[in-house]
Amino acid sequence: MVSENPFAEFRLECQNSLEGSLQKLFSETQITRLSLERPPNPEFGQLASSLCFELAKQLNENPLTLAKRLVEALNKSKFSLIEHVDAAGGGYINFHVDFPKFSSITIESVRHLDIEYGLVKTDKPLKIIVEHTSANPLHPMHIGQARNPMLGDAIAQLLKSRGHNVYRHFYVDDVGRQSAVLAYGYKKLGRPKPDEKPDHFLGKIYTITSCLIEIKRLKRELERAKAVSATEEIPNLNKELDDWMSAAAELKEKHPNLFEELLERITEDEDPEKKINELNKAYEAGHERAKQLIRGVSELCLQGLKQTLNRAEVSYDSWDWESELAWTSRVQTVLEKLKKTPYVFPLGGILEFDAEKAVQQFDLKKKLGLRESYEVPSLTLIRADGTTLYPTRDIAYTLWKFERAEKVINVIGMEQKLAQLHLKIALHALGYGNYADNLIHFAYNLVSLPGYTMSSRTGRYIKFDEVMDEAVKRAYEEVSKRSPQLSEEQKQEIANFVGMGAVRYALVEVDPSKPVVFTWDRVLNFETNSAPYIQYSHARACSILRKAARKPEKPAYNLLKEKLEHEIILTISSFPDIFIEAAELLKPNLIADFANVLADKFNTFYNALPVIKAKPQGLSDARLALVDAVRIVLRNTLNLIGIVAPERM
RNA sequence: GGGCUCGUAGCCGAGUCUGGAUUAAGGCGCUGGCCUUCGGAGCCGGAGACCGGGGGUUCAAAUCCCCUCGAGCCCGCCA
Repeated sequence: MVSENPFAEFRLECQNSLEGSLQKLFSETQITRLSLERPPNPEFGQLASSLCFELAKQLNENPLTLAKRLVEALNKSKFSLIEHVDAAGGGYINFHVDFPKFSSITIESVRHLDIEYGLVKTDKPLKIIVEHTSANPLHPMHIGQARNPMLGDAIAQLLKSRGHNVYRHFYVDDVGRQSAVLAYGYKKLGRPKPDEKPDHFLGKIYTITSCLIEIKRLKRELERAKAVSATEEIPNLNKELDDWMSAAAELKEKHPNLFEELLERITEDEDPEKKINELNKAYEAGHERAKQLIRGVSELCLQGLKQTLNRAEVSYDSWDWESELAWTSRVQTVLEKLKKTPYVFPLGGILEFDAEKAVQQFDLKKKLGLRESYEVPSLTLIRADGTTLYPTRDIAYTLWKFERAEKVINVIGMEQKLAQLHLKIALHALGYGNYADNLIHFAYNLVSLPGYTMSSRTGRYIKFDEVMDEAVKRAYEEVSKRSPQLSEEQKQEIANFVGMGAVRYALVEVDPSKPVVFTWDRVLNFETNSAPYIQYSHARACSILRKAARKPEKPAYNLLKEKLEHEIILTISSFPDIFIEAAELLKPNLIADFANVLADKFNTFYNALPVIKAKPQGLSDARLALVDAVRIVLRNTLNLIGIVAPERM
């Protein structure tokens, strides 16, 4: 017998028999949901029900007595996977699995389904767009941003394995002031050819340019504030200026030549701000010269980003250029439609969207999880110079996405929560409430450096490339130490997947809602609870199978009597459940955690019990099959989170 | 000022959505063993938390509700 979800079979059987018993004795009571939990201790069986506590209250009786009566009334003739049931604790009903049978079904199922084991398909496959990464093509990706592709890729993989049609989209955000800033600085330098990885090269230009311009702007505003004696503004402006000044000092120190050159060239301009705005406007309007410049710079930077992502083995099905959205008048069309709604109004030359009004009109407060007292801020759609803003374009982009998918998942940091809220409200206002319902903001918390938040604008960040380099370097040192006999090529290969695996695991393992402080030893951990540990366990399993050099012909599963063996069997039998939960709730960290638990149990088993030399042969075969099953499950979990499952390392 | 998120041992962190069994995982670090026969990137053991604080709901609360403190983020004609 092969089951795609062995543990669910057991649970179902427990559920049905408990229900039967309940019907027989207390058909009149109203227990709506008889939940079964995993008891804290194997002595209490593999599933337990606490319904007698609730029942006891209703009937005003002792829970334990009720439990005993219910156990008594179970239809034992129908037991297949249940070995026995008892009442224990203060009134728990404990179900014990029939291990010989259950072991056999579990192990055989895993080995039979192999690469598909655990990946239970949904009965409602959807077309889903997962938009992730979408890093601005302005600078290299930093380690804070890297959490995004790691999570996004894992989510896409989970949903795909769940049977959905998944499309991974990268939104290239090349429209807007920031792109114009970079292009401006780049042009000022005479459009130089990069002498290093292009995103690294352009990142410096962007940071310095934007820093210089920001300082110039703030100085001017400060003067203006002083002139009109707007005293309350001055301290804030001063503080902001100080921040930028110290950022400038850091940049000057790090890149003295480039800094000086840009300073000189930018000072030439009377009003750089104005030039940047003009450039931005021209680009959005699709003027040829602006296109050549900005699109050129964006593409150059994107080349670098693609190299980084390739190396991390993250890939995409579509690269969506924001500029093309603007040029094909999609943005204009959406704007026209928005203007016709009662929520959009002009305000001193700009166009404003009254989100609060729309929320009230559609009665969305509760639906969107907002407090009644919370007033949604309004949103500016168009600047005074007629150019659009990012959220405006995002509305058009979202509509574009829903032409291609039924569900859209945006993997974006939680700091963009308000922006994503605005987006949803705008969809409602446009009459696309159903889109809003199928738009999911997968929010994750920030990655910071000890003491401060990473910022690409000020140049204070650690590059993702650096982290990968360092991880692979460290892995190489480890391999050389542990396996000096390997060839150079082999060492390199191992160092690569170990280092990359460690980085990926470190970023996927943590609950996305929790903030992460980046430290090197978080990523360079090669011990328990790391990708290398799991990879090693997988390699170990492979090694045993290799050494055995035989197929488990006659496994005697009834001989698997050790507690350790039972634990492993239970663990692998619950992988399908874990997978379903991870895919439905979008929690890739559950997979990482599960993989670590399994690896842990397997290593304990490995140390305690012989496999190949076990006697009799039937036991040896059964253990061999178990090892094979562990190997398969470990490999499947690693695949899900994008980590190589090596046969040797 | 308003809103969102996080707060579990020296450090990192699972569990919180879906409340359950006086043993609240696991890792690092500290510490005592195994010095390896299927690979030690390993295994076994010890010390260390009552879950930010305070109330409440419940037979049962780290988990739900209220209040409060601390940290981060957002509230821009930036993206």
